[in-house]
Amino acid sequence: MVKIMSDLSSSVEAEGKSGSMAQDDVVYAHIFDAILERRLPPGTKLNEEALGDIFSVSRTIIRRALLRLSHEQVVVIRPNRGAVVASPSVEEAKQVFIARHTLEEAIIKLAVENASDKQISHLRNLIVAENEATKQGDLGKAIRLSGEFHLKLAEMSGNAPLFNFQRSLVSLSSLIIAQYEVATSTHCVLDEHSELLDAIEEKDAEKACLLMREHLKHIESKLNLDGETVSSDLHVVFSNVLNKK
Amino acid sequence: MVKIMSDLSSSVEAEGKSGSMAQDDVVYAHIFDAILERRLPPGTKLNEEALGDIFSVSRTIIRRALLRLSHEQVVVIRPNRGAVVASPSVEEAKQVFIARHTLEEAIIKLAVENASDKQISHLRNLIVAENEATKQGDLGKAIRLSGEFHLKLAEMSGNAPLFNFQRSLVSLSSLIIAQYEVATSTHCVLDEHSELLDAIEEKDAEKACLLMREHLKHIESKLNLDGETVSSDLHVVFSNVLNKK
DNA sequence: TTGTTACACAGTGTTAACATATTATGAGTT
DNA sequence: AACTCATAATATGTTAACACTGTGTAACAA
Repeated sequence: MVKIMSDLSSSVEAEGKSGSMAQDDVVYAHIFDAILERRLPPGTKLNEEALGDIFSVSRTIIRRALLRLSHEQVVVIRPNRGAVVASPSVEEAKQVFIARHTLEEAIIKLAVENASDKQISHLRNLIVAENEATKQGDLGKAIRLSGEFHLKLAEMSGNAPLFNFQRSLVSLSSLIIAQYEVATSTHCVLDEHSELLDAIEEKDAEKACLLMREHLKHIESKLNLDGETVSSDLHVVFSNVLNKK
Repeated sequence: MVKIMSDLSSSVEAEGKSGSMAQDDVVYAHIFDAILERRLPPGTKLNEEALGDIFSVSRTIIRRALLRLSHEQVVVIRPNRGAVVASPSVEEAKQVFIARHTLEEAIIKLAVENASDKQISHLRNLIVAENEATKQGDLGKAIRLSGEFHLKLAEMSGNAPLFNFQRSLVSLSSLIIAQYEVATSTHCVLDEHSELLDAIEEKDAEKACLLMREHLKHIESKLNLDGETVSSDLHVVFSNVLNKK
């Protein structure tokens, strides 16, 4: 077996397991999760000093975390003007989903070959957790756990580069969903994850690929990426006002 | 048209064009190119202070550049022990090429749709330059230019995420070639690039994909990824010892 | 000679202060 | 009242000094 993946869970909950998590990683994980759970919505300014106070570290540490997030395109650093949570344009959103179609399919095929029973049962637990989060109305957590599902899928592929790319894409997808999702009927997605996992367990690559394609299309179909493309930040922010009249 | 790609040419030569290239990017590009051209072979220690002296900047700038390189997996940062040029294991090398097969195919399909005449002629120039570098025996430059060809291909796809992933993969491939290539008969590759570009210009996606698959297989076949590893990586060198028990 | 331990050196990790750029404020003018 | 320009406040960019960790060397003991 291979032990390639960097052992940094995207969830902060798993923090103290090895005990020796660097300040860097803690800060990174906290901000990352906050973004994925939409506690830090797209466009939010990320003040270095404020974050430093919150985590009781110097700006240097914050800067490193922000730099890393910017490499994953989750945060945008504008020279001399600080960092903000990325707010992908419609065009970027479409590109992300095109890239995901490519990656996820490759990942599925590898995962079918390499998936261990332990990994599969872990994914089942994730689905349950996601299900509960949705029931409790914690949409932010549900989105993050859904992303984690896809990320663990990539880990099952056993391919480190694909895993890294998937992390970036999943993060961006969460941002995109946060910005562009219209309906909030996310329940169907859960079953899709379940069926997908079944297909993988049965080692039916073709079926799993098909389900994944449909799953992605389904997610994309719930986004408002076609209509009025004039969505700078303000249009998104005040979409409720516009809808009222 | 879209203007998504960050306008940082991987080649340092194009430096002063916009005039406002940050210190960061200059240092990054220089180290990056040096690694791709094998002036900094895998395993080389990258001393922060020494690099700072060379580029006349403080360690902070160097650290940022190294951090960025480590995010692209081209450099490995070991806590408290500094940064070294990555030396991919055989297993990692294989994974990189699997990932490349996936990405390149997707890129080709998009490039066939989106390629402009200007971009194609630019790629023709790259091929010529690569040809000359090979003739002059500058193997390092040839490898870098070859990588640039594949990267420009990704740029033609018009898909920013795929472009970013490709950069990481191309860099890693250069390292892998530096470590594992046995024969030095790289001439054939040039024709392959040429034929590939022809197929794209003719908008023959199927043919282009086929050529790309063969091209990658060809590159991989010249690597010594199966048998006796003559690597400086101790884990690789002594893998037989571990397997014995 | 071999193995151990203590010490010195070198290099990385972190912090805090300073320099510079951007943004906000407010007075003065039209 | 609206606009412009100067100035203050805020935040980021950069540097240099200090703290800490890891490595190498040399003295000492077996």
